[in-house]
Amino acid sequence: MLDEKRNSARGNAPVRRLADLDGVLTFRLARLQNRLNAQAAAVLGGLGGPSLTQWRLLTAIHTLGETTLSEIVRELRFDKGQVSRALTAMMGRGWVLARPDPDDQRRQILALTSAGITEHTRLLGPMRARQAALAKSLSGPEQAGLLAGISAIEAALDDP
Amino acid sequence: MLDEKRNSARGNAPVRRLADLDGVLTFRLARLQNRLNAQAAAVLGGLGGPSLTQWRLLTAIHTLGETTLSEIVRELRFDKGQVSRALTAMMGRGWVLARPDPDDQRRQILALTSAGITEHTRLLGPMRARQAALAKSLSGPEQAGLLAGISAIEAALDDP
DNA sequence: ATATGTAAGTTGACCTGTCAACTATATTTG
DNA sequence: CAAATATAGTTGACAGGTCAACTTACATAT
Repeated sequence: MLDEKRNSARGNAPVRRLADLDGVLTFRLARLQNRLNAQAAAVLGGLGGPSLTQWRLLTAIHTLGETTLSEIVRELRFDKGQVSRALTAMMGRGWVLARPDPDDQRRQILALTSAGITEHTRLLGPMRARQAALAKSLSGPEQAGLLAGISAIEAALDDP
Repeated sequence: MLDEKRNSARGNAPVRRLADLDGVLTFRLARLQNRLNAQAAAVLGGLGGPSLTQWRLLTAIHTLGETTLSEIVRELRFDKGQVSRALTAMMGRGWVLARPDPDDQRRQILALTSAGITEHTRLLGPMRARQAALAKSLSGPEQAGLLAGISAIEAALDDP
């Protein structure tokens, strides 16, 4: 199709396809990530829900129970400015409540409100369905291998 | 450390750690991706080089030989506005040359200039070294499993 | 031949993420 | 305890990514 035209136009130079790039792990990851994010954002958008970042924060707070901004930053490796602003927005929506930590006045302890929990629950089904659809395309060993590989790389990043 | 304080402050509620989130594939991928991008950008920055996006475009054009904007968009899943602007910048730096496609006047055929190739070559060593350091932390089967997993997910994204 | 539809690329408006500076509070050390 | 150092969180400035509209050119079907 396109390639024929291109090749003929330039005298049949050998076309090195992106298969070469495919060997390069970080490229593959970047492309995959772009696609997954776009898909997730589309699902959330279709539900009239929050941004992907807000969804992740909703999930993080839900998972961690009570937490603080900097714990989220450490665990998720998000930028603290970004998290600060996103949390402000989420408090504006009534999803998150911050109360001062009596033991450390720099801290605010974050928790989901019941509205936040409701919203999280509402979105969880479709998001899980999406995840399950992806997971289904992998065999058990493939899934395990993928997660193991991710863990190994992250461990390598922790060293130096 | 932190957790003790937090727990005692709120009455030893069980702390569900992010280990729970770790099961969620897309979270793991997102976090990994964040860290890898930050590392790559740091390496490029240290070399006085281009942005990560420009580096990827440099590599893509180098790999594809001659190509077009929309082919890059299709293969890499970048936004075409983003690519258009990045290419303008790279032409300004003299790394990329665009010439009209005689067969299709909408198209511009992109190629690296010799300065572009030089720049790509200069950065390739350190970037490969980084990649090799990461790859070294994985066994052969782990690497293969990781790439297979990525491919399987991308295949699943192609279906629906 | 012309109308209709689709692809390539550019641009502007907007949104999100990133970096650095800053305030306020804790912690550590001499 | 005072001084120095480190951490929590906010903010402003900016770079970068995203979305949609638009122009031009090609393709297809009457």
